[in-house]
Amino acid sequence: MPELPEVDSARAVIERTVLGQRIVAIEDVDPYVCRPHTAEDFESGLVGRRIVRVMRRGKQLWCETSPLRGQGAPGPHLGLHLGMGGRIVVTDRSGRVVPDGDSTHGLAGEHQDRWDRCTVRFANGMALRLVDKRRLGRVRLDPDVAALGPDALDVDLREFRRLLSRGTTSIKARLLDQSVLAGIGNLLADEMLWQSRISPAKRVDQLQPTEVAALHRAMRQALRRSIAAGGSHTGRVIPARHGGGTCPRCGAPMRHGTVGGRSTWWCEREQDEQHG
DNA sequence: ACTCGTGTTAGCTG
DNA sequence: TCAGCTAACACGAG
Repeated sequence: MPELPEVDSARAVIERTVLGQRIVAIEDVDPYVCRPHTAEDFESGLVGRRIVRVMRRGKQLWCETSPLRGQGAPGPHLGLHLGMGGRIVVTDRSGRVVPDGDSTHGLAGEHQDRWDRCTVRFANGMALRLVDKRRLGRVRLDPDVAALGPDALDVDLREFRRLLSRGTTSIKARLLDQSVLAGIGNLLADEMLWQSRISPAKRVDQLQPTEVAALHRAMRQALRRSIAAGGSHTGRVIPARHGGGTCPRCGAPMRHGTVGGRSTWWCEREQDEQHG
């Protein structure tokens, strides 16, 4: 599920529930998800500190922590990455899930802790959990945020042009390159390319200026809409991403293939591949 | 039994 | 060195 919109909503939940709370324990440390850190690393680095800020850049989320007892240097950043299927769940002191506003999977009831890969407990009894069946999510101290490109929501047309100006790779591969542009995932990329009627396989050096402008507009709109609607899966073309699917605009068959190493769907009529 | 996947990255090639 | 591509990662869902 997680692309920029899902991560943004996770950020909001953390901010609303445990901002300012003191960390009292770290539990359920899955060694694969949390590598290279150990439970002791988290314990000594975080316990006793408060969450003072919750930040996001692209799909990377992190919590900034206070000095100990208000004295000395700030603590490490607690980096959270949802991977392919992870989610953030906050539970209250009685173990019930705190609703996150728009999620349909956040069953407001007992929390099933079978898939918890890292749990942060707070003085007020709340717990922040990274829940991830697949274990492709990551929890790490002081994540290297500088390796990411600018957040997709912050990129204006001028910068967007610049990000697409180098190289010869396909536009879809470029949109998915987090070191260039942070936050666009597989579904958002298909959605914005469909909205702007551009072939996912078209090389970045073959894009016309008008196409780049249309794509930038589509990106901003797709991000805004999916954040408001509650996730990347709410895009208009997403329901057509299956065998036999047809374009929601023109009714032509949707085509499927691998572009930029990812499963890709596009309208065979409107997203023509004349210039590949 | 077998294939696929809303992400990242180590490793290879030109 | 860099741009670009592929395989691998883990494991549930269909």
